Amino acid sequence: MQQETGRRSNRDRTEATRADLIRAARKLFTEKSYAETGTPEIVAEAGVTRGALYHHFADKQALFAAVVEQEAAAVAAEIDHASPPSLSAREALIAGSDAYLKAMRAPGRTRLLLLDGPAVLGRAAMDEIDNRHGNRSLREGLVAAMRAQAVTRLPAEALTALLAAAFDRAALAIEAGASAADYRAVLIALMDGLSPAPPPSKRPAPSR
Amino acid sequence: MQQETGRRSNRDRTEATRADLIRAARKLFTEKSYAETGTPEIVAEAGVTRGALYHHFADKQALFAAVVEQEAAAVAAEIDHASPPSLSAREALIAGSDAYLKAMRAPGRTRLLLLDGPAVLGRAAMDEIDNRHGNRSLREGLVAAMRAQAVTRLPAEALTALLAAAFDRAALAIEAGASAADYRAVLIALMDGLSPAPPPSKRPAPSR
DNA sequence: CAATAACATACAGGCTGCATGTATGCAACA
DNA sequence: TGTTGCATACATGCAGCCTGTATGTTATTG
Repeated sequence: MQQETGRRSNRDRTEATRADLIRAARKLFTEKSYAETGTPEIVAEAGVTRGALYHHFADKQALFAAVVEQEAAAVAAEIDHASPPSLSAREALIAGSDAYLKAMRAPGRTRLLLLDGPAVLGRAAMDEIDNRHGNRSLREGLVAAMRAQAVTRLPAEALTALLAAAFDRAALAIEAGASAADYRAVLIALMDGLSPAPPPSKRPAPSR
Repeated sequence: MQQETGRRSNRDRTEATRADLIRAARKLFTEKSYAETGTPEIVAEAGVTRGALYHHFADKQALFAAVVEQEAAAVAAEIDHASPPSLSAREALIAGSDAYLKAMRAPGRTRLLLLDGPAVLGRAAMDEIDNRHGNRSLREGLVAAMRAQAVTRLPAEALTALLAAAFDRAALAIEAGASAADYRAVLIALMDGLSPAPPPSKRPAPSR
C-alpha cells in the first residue's frame, strides 16, 4: 500500500509475479519457440529468479500452458468482439472467420497456438482449451446454422473440429506468405458447400 | 561378402548404419515423442555410438527429418497402393481418404507427422515434404475433379492445403477415440459440398 | 510470535554438439 | 601386386547448457 517495493499483500505478490512470468514467457515463446526458450532466459526477462518460476508453476510446460490459455482467450475475445449479434448465420460465420484470421496475425501466435501448443501439450489438451475459448463461438454458430437448416445436419463435434482445423491451416499458410484471398475463398466455399441451398449471392470477397 | 561382421564396403556400412539409426529413431519417436527421446537412447537401440549418429546426421533434428521423410513416403505408398486407377473422381477421393485414415492408424504416426513434425521442422518444411509425397495424390485428384467439373473452380493450392488439414485433424481425433464414422461423414460432406451437383446417391457410409 | 508463503541459491543429473583419436576401406603408384 | 597416403566411418571424452529439486532465507499472516 505504501511505496512500490514496500509492503505488498501475498496475494498481490503472487498475482504480479505470475503475470510477469507469463508476460515474459509469452514474449519469448512467440519470438522464438518453446524448445529454444530456456527458463533462465524467461526469468531474466521477467526480473525474477528460477526459484520463483518453480514456486508458481510445476514445470516449464505448466508455464507454457498458462501462456497458451491466455493467448487462446485473447483470440476468442477478439472474435467475439468483432462479430455483431444480429447477422445471418452465414454472415456470422464469415465474420468470425475473418476475425479469427486477423487475430492470428499477431506475431508468433500461430506457432504458439498451432505448432508448439499441440506438440507440447497434446491435441487433447489443446482441444480442451479451444473448446473452452475459441471453438465455442464456432461450434455454436454452426449448430445455430444447422438448426436454421442453413447447414446440413452433421455431427457437430466432428464438423467443428474439421472446420477449425481448416481455419488453423489457413492461418498458418497466410502467415507463411500465401494469398489470404485464396484461402478465404476456399474457407467460404467449404462452409457454403455445407448448405443445401446455394449461397445468397456471389459478389467477390473483399481482399483482406 | 564373407561373414556378417567381416569386410564390408564403405557404402554398405554407411547405408546399414543410417538405416539402423533411422529405424531405431522411428521406433522411439513413435513410442515417445521427439523431445522425450534422447540421442543416447537412440544409439543404444541402434547398436552404435553417438559418434556414428553425428557422423551421418548434422544433428538430432536432421535425423528426425529423415524419419519423417521416410514415414511420409510410407503413408503415400499405402494410399497409392489402395486406390485403383479407374474410379469416378468422387469415389477416388473417398478411397484416398479412407486409405489415408487407415494408414494414419499406425501407432505414433499421428504424433510423428502431425504434431512433432510441424513443431520441430516447421509447417513450411512439412508442406514441402507433404507435397512431395502425400498431398500430391490429393491435389492431383482434386485438380482432376475440378477439370471434370465435379468440383467448383477454386485455388488448387489452398483447397488442397485446407482439405489436407481436415484429414489430418480427423486422423488425430480418431486416434484420440472419436467416432471414425462421424469424421468420415463430415469429410465426405465437405468434399461433396464442393461439387455444384448433388452427390450421386446417399447410401450410409460403411462404418470402417 | 509461530507458521506459512514467497521467493533465492546451490546442486545433481542428463543431454546436445563438437573436438579429438583410431581403425578401416580405398585408390594410385611403384 | 604390395604399400603408401588419404578419406571415410566411426568411438571417446569434454564443455556448456538446461531442467528440476532441495535447501536456505526473508516477508506475511493469523
